[in-house]
Parts: sequence; structure tokens; C-alpha cells
Amino acid sequence: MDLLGTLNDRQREAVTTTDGPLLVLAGPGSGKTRVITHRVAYLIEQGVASPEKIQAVTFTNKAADQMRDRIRHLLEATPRAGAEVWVSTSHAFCARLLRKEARRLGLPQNFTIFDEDDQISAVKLAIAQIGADERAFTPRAALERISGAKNKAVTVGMMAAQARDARESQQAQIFAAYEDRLRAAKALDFDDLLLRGLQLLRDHPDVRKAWMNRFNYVHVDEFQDINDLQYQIIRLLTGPEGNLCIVGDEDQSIYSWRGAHVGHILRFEQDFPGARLVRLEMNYRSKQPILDAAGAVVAHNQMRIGKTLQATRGAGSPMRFYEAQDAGGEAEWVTEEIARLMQEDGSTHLAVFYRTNAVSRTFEEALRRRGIAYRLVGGFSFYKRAEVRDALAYLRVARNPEDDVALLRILNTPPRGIGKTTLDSLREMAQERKCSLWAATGATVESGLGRTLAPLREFRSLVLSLTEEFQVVAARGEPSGRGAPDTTRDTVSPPASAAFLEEVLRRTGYLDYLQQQNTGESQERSENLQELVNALEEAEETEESLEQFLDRAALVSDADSYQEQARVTLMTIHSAKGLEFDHVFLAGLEEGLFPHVRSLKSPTDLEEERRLCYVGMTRAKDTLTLTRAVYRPGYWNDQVGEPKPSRFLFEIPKELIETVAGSLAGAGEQRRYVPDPDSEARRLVHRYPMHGAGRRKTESAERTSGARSSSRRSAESRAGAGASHPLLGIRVRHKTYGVGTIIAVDGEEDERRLTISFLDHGTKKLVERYANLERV
DNA sequence: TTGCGTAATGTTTTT
DNA sequence: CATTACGCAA
Repeated sequence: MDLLGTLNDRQREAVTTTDGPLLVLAGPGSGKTRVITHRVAYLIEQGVASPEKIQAVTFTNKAADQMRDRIRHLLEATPRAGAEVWVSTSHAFCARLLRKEARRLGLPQNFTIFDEDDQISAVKLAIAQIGADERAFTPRAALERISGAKNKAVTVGMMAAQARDARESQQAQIFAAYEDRLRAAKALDFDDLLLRGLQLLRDHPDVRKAWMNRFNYVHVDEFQDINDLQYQIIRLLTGPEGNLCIVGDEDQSIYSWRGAHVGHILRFEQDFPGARLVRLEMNYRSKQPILDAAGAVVAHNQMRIGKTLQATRGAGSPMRFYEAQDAGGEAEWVTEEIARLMQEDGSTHLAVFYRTNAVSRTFEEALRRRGIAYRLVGGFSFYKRAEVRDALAYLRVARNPEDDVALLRILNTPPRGIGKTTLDSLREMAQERKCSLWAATGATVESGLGRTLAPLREFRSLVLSLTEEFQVVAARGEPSGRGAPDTTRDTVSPPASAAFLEEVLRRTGYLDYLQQQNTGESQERSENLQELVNALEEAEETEESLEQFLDRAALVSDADSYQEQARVTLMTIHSAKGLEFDHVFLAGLEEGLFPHVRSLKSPTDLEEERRLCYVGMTRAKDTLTLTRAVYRPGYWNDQVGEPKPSRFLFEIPKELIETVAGSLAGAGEQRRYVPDPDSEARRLVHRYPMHGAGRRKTESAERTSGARSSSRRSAESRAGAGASHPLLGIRVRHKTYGVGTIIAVDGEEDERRLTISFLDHGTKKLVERYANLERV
């Protein structure tokens, strides 16, 4: 394969500069991953280095997988070569390193890795253990301090020595107790992986030497998001020749809260004298207006090197802005747009980005109502919902009752008289005999001792019969030869595994349990379960077995499981890093949400939010749409005060963004809103009394298109500043713009200007005297 | 053991 | 505000 032919001059320069330190400053969409993959392939193809001598560090597992695939693809002639290159995150790399060298550090060779849940419970235990005032230390905050310390290589002893008051020394004690906990559990947390990895390389020169020689060429992607520990590890791995290639972009540094800082980029040329610098400023991804707007936003930052991106894909349509009354309205509008775009182009890829995971829920609901399949990265997807997981747990137990995790989940769900006491004794027995909970259940029932055994015995026979039945269903495998013609298929019993799930839900009493609760939520849960049954039916139509379905369902819960074939993707901006989509919706552009409340007070944090905005915007290839909701339920309403549009909206030059028809306000326009008097938002009225109590109903495009549940109520009362003005909400016709709604009135008499939201031409500000309007 | 009610508590981003 | 945690009564 011609490795260099497809590259531009700069990229080629980076790829062919094989020896010595190399710094590639690469803007979004400038092909930095391309540079790394091609460089690796080039090194191999030219015989400069053999595959196993090359290492590449990425930020996420997802990125690592992708990079490995691409390298393999570039080296198709020699298929094995790509696989032998070490591509991993620094955490994964350290884990691998530590597994091999555990003995040197006195670590158990089969240590486990604590995830965040484990960490939190360890901290809770630690706090309890030292008898600290439980209110003074929230587990989360304490963990943050611990993690912060570890990332600065601060030890327990150091923290204790540095403590200046009782509180700080208690914090150090918690840290100590936490470390004890981890040691007892033979566990390392995420930070330990790096810390211990660094320790290993730093304190054991022979080990360092071995690994340094192991790799001749080291590559680091997303260098701006590397923290001190990671940087030092990389330095230690780099041999005296300094064959280190780093690729980064200071404008995309969005992990300073995890200890990353741009300083490493700036320092690179000092640490590695003679480093070559290559800048990539050609953008192959986005249309020019998107780049200009993103650039304009980030230009408000003080701390940056600065660059201008040139779009190779040329001009495009300006960005769009839509302001909805509430989060539901925002999601519905976006969903309609998504539906439209998907219909226009059957292969287009779309994404909705937001600052916090909590925002995703509204979008999930809207998309599901509309019947649009989506993929949610991180957060709570459909498959993470309690009832869905319960149902899947039943299937898993039916397949294999030794699956402790699944068994634990359903043991007393729905409640069947197996409580804490019983569970504790089962656990104890399982631990003693080193057997599964299922085995312990069997032994307990057989022993025949104890009076509370009846529920357990019943549970056991239930599971036994389920496992038997599962065998039958699984044996059937694919749909057996259909004797009946297709016309009867609808009326014939549903496919076997779907039917099996339905039966499981019925026999275990799960459905009854939900139904007798008879609340809106239990209703919704039943519906989710029905949806699961449907999914199973569909799976069966594609000849997927129940086993395969279970495996697939398990994979879905993996946060790294972003798949390119998904047409619609929901994710936080953080996880969007490195990805690109044809159409991007950036939602929740509200002061307090994005930028987030917790960063409003610090200029440094604010700049990071701005970079985050930059990252989000530059993911878009063809169109970029920014949206916001005036009212969004959530705590920040209380803290931030009057809902205001995100400052980022004001930082985009007006000519680059146009307001969509039906939007309540224009981009970069700020209005005061009367909160919904009929809703729970009433309390806001006391807090922010509006001038004039008069409110009147206004129409909006959203409403005309049939406002649905979530936005109907609030649509009744939306109004702008000076809500008392009689002209507000009046529908008018304009000669060229068509029908619109008056949403704001400024000035008096002859100078009176009307802001009108037109159905097809967005929001315009017109002088009433000249506009020649006609009342509809 | 269950289930209800109230109280507390957390409210960013991720390996 | 929304979810969770916990304590108490049945």
C-alpha cells in the first residue's frame, strides 16, 4: 500500500521523520490519528523497526482498538504485523506491565482492578473505620482528594506530614485506611496503575532498561490530556535516542480535572532538545463556518498557542440555533430534525452531545417515542435499566445458575421472603466452601435445617425448572423449519425465546409484581420489558440465538462499545473526543449546565469548558446545531438563578449562526422568561418576579406541530420580556418571510421593532413601520 | 422480612 | 430536585 501518497506535505513530513523527538501540533480533523497510524506502518514497512518494537499510547480503549485496526489495515500484506504493535491506553499499558512485573513490587500477581463503585465503597468503609464525622467527609470528595494526591505522587505519609489542621490529618487517615482496604482486597485502583507503573520503572533500573529496550519507538496520541504520572512513565520508556512522537492540540485539553495539563506540550522541546515541530492546520472534516465558529469561541481563551484552521471541504451552511421552552421540547425538536435528516440520507451519521450524562434521559425518551434507534455511550442506557437487567439476569440464571452476580440480582426480586439474614448465611457458606451462591442455596435446602427455608426451597425449584426449560429453548436454536406459510406467522405463537422470556417474567411473578404496584413508573417498566421481548423477537427473526442475544446485551452495557454503524449516537462531549459525525447537535447550551456551575467561578475552569465546547463543535462534518432549553429541571436552576443562555452562544459571530423557525430566541439573544405558573416551576416566580403579571398564550412552531406531553403545559405560558405587551404571541404574515409569531417588542412608536419567529425563516427583527405586516 | 415513610445527600467530565 | 439511604412499624 502506498503509505505516503495519500498524505499532505505536513503529514508526510511527520510520518517520515522517524528518528528523534517529534511534536505534532494538530488541530481537530487534521488527521493526527492518520499520522500516527501511517507513521507506525511506515516504520514497519521501511524496516526501521519491527512491529513489537513500536508502542502507541491512546486515551481511550476505543481509540486504541481503532488505531490497531487501522494499522492492521495499512499493513494488509503482512497481517500479523499490525497486531504486534502495542497499542493501549496508559492505564492498560501499566496494567500489562504490572502483571508481568508484579513480583518486583511485591504485588500479588493476580491483583484486581477497582472500578469507581468499588472505590467509593472502599472510601465509605475507610471513613467509618477511622470514626470520622461522617458529615465532614463525603465519600466522593474524599476519593477526589485521594485520587488527586495519587496523581501528584503524594503518599499517605506525605499527606499526613503536610496536614495543617485536624481535618487534613483526618483526610490523611482516610487515605491510609483506604489503602489498607485495597491492599486487603489485593486491588489496585485506576490511579495505582499509573503510580505503581511509574514506581516500577523509576525504582528498578534493570526493569526500566528492559522495557526501554523493549520499545524503540513510542507514540502518544492526545498528548494534551496526559498527566504528570503518565508523562514521567513515557519519559522513562523513551530511550536515549529520544524516538518519541507526540501528537496533541492545546485547544482540546479537557481533562485538567484529572491532572492533565498543557504544560507538557510547552515543555516538550526543553525536555527533548532538538525536537522537530510539525503543525497540521488543514482540516479535512468540517465545513468552514463550523471551524470559524469553533475558532471564534476558543479565541476567547487567554491560555493558548493559537491557530487557524483551514477547511478543505469548503463552505457550508451556517450553524443553527434552537431555543425550546423546556428540556422535553428541546429533545422533541432535535428528534424531529434527526428523523428528517435520516430520511433525507439513509446512511448519514448523527450525534447528540451534552455536558452531563443526566441530560441524555430526555433525549432517550424522545427518540424511543419516535421509534428511532440510538446508541448511548456511557450513562444509563436501556439495557442498564433495573427491570431490563433483572429480566436479563433471569435469563442468565436460567442459562447458568452459577452466575453469582445474576443470581444475587434476582434472588429476592420480586420479594419472595429471602431477606438479609438468609442472604448473609448463603454468602457466608459460599465463602467458606468456596462455592457459588447457587451451590450454597442447594446445600442449605438439602440440609433441611432452619424454619425460614420454605421461600428458598421454592426459589430453588423455580430456577431448576427454568434451567430445564432453557435447555429446550436453546436446543431449538434457530427457528425450526416452518411448516406453515408466512401468512399465519403473526397469529402463531411468538418465537421461542421471546416466548420463553415472557413465561419467565410471568412465572417468576415479576410482571404481577410490577402490575400490582400500578404506578406510572411500574407501567413504564412493564413497557420496557415488553420492548425487551420485542427485541428478542426481532433477534430471532435474524436467526440470532438466545445465547447470542444475551452476549450482545452484555456488550451493550460496555461504555466503550461505541459502534460506528449506529446511526444516532448520544454521548457526553468528553466521550466524543476523537470522533466525527455528519450532523451534530450540541444540546443544553445554558449557563450553569454548559459551562457547568462548578466551573463558573474559576477562569481556568471556564477556559476548559470553552475548549470542551470547541471539541464538541469540531466533531461536525456537515451541519452543527446548538440547542438550549429555557427551563430545565435540575438543581442548577436553584444555584444559577435566572436561566440564561450559555455565554458561548454570544461568542459565535452572528453571521455564522442562524436561528431556526420556532426558536424562542435568537442565538446570542438574551431574554427574561416568565416561569411556568402551572408547573412546579412556580416557586421560581417568587424568586424572580417578572415585570407585569400578565401572561398570554403564544403559539410556536413546536405547538403547531402538535406539542406533546412534556412541552404542552409549559407552552401555554411561554412569554418574553415585557410579557404584558399585547402584541406578544400575535401571528402575522410577512410578504417574503411568511407566517410568524411575535415573540418580542422593543422600543416605542415609530421606532418599534418586533422580533418575529417565522416558521420557515427563523427569527427576524423588523421595524414595524416598514415591515408591512398583516395580522393572521 | 417487608415496605413504607422521611431524611439526607449529592448535583461534571473518565481511565 | 431526584434519587438514595435508612429507620421504623407491621
